[in-house]
This record gives sequence, structure tokens and C-alpha cells, in this order.
Amino acid sequence: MTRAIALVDGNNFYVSCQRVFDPKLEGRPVVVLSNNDGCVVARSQEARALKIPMGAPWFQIEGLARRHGILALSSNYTLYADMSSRMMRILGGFSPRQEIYSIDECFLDLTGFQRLGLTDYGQRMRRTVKQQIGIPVCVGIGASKTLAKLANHCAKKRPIYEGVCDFTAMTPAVLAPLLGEIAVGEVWGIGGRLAERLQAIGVRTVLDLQRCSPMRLRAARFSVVVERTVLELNGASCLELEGCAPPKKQIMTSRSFGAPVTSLAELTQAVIAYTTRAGEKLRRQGAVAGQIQVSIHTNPFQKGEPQYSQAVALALPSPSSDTRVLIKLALAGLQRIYRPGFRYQKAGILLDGLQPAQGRQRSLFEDVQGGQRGERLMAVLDRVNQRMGSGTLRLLGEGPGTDPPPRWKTKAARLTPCYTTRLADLAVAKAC
DNA sequence: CTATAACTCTCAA
DNA sequence: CTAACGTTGAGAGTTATAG
Repeated sequence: MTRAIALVDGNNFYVSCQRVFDPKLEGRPVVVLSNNDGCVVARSQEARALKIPMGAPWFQIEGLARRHGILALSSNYTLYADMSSRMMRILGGFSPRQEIYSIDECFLDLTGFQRLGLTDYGQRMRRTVKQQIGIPVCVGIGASKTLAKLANHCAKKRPIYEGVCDFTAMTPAVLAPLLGEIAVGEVWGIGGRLAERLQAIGVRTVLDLQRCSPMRLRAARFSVVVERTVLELNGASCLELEGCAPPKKQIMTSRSFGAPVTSLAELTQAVIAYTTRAGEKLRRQGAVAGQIQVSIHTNPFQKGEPQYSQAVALALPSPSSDTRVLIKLALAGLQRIYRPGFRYQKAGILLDGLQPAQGRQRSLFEDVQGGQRGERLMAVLDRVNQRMGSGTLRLLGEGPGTDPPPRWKTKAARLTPCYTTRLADLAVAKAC
């Protein structure tokens, strides 16, 4: 039985989430901005038609946007995450095997479903998700993940497919010319650099890449990753569906500041806040960290200004997920790398050397009892914040939450209510 | 010399 | 009024370091 894998992907996912709760956005050009209201990360069809590029810095296109009546919103990840989990639950019902690949897309194993008519099945998915969640999606189907991705691209870009494109139903005589029209850079795993290098050896379209011999790729010093991609393009499924997410190997919390920061005191507060977030993620995964890295950066786009970017990694005395332990090291690291006289724009915390908290090897001189007291304390902290809202209970060093917000806090001037997760926000929504 | 850690590059959403 | 450009994670391959 040949494999059939579907890739279901939300259309303009962030914009679509916003539209579910604000019908006024329908039919209008809308963009969603990245953290700190910095860059465009999602665009409605109307905004794309106006040539708003992906990743455009908002301040550069603000004038143009105003002239065209483009609506810009801060990103509301709480809303998107909740909409995503609802959508994924619905889609999971269409196959016994689902891999949630990102916030807006998942793979579904449809092997053995062929007799149902996969295109019809895909259309049923689209109708169901639109009706029950309100999000438009497209479906691509192929014999491998890479082909499913590519089919999804066709489903999105080519109206004739009406949102569902099934490569497995096409004969080679139909498929080959289609692949011949698609640029090689559209293939999953072929980014800007590889596309450029492939061009250089005469591989311009997906069809060129599909027909490329391993010999030729090796001669041109391409990696095993590219070789695997070519196999996948030829229908040999090399990448398995990952049913459950494997535990992370590192955890990163970094953010740009709402305004430039110069003092060590402000940086300290930000680092404490970010370390706290990182610790929460770490414990949610049931892991402990062996190493923590702190980094601070000035704004590389301010060409005239003196630049400074530094990081330091410190090993924990023994692996831990205790926020207090993490903060102590983070601040020691910050002291080491901080230099006065710069306008800092960003700080970050990286937790590394992760391992499961349960059943780990203890060091001979470890304070096991103290560690267990810390674990219980963190568990209480997490439970309170889970029930009462994040930030309800926090360490003093993190500083005041919002009134007034410290200068370093991320900007989100165009934030919409958390319609699906905060009762208090529903009153706001109604008032609007 | 070998094993591991650290670092760089690339890609993805 | 002015200035204002994201975050997180992975894997492969290379280089540095320790033993």
C-alpha cells in the first residue's frame, strides 16, 4: 500500500483567528505584527495584493498602510494557541495518526483511506474546520511529508484545486509538468542559501531537483539533508510522522525591549523575568537544566550607534529547575557581560543540557533535601499561577507587573482581547 | 589521538 | 513629538579542548 500523507495548513492563520472574532476585518487588508509590534508576520489576501512584504518593519510601511486603510494588529499568541488546539483536535479526528507540526499545520496519515477518495476527504476536513472553528485551511496530499507540503503549496496558490491538492491521484504525466513550474526554493528544507547553490548547478525547478542524481549532489558537496529531500520528492518516505513531541533539548526565552535600556538595574529586571518564564517552560516539560546562558544585545539596525553583543554560559552546580537557582546564575552571568554606555535592545536566556527531572543521576554531594523543598515550592508557584493567571505569584526581583509597565516591557499597542481564554476580556470585547 | 563540547550555518514556523 | 526591524527550536558539520 502506497503511503498517503496529508498536510493541513491554516490560511493566513493569525489573521484568520482575528477575523473569527471581529467580522469587520473580513474583506479588508489586515496584517498581524510580530512581538514588540516590530514586523509583519501575517497578511490577509488583501494585504498581500497591496504588496506588503512578509517581514516588513511596521514603521517603514506605516504610511503606505494608512493610505490603503490596512489594519495592523499586535499578535495575540494566547488567542492563536487556543484556536490552534481546537483546530488540531478536530483534524485529529480525521486520522488515527497526527503530527502537530506548528501552530497552524499538522500532518495526517491517510494511508489506507484511498478508497474514500482523498480529495473528497480533504474537502470534508476543510468544511468541518471552517464550520466548527471558523478557520479556512488548505490540504495537500502526497506519498511523503515533503510531497504533502508541496501539494499544500499548490492547493494554496492555485485556485483550480479549490483548497485540496492530491498528488497521489495524479499520473506522472500530469505531475511532472506541474513540478516543472515550481521554483526549487518552494521545497520544504530548501531555503534561500540552498536554492542559490542549486541554481548555480542548473537545478531551478522542483522537477530538476526530483531528477537530480545523488552523484551530482555529492559532487557539488550538498548535505545528506538535501539527499533525503530528493528521495522524499520521489515518493520514498524518509521522514516519519512524530506522534508526540519529543522533549526539547534547549529552552530559549528572549525578547526585544519596548524601549532601549541602559542601566544594569533594568537589565536585571528583564533577565529575572525571562529566567522565570524559562523556568516555567522547563518544569512544564518535567525537565531540569544543566546549563544556563545569558545574552544581551544592542540594536544592530542602529548603524550609527556603538554595538555590543555578548553571551556567557554557566553550568549549574547540579541540574535544577528551581527558578531561584536559575536566577542566581543568570544574574552572575549578566554581571560578567554587562558594559555601561550602550543602549541595549534585547536580552535572552537559554537553558541547555536538559534531562528528565525523574530518575536522573544525582551527584554525590548534592543537597537532595534542599532540592526537593525547592521542587515543592516551584510546584506551588506553578499551580497558583496556573489557576489564578500567570504572574499572580512571582519573585520580587521581577518588579511590578504592569502599573506602570517598566520601559523594557514588550510593546503591544494593538492587542485584541483574549476572546477564548479570559472572561474579563469578554466585557472589553462587548464594549467595543 | 579520540571523544566531547562549543560554535557556526542553515532552515522552519 | 520622536523613534521605531521577531522568537524559538532543530540538525549537520566544523573547530576547539580535554584527557
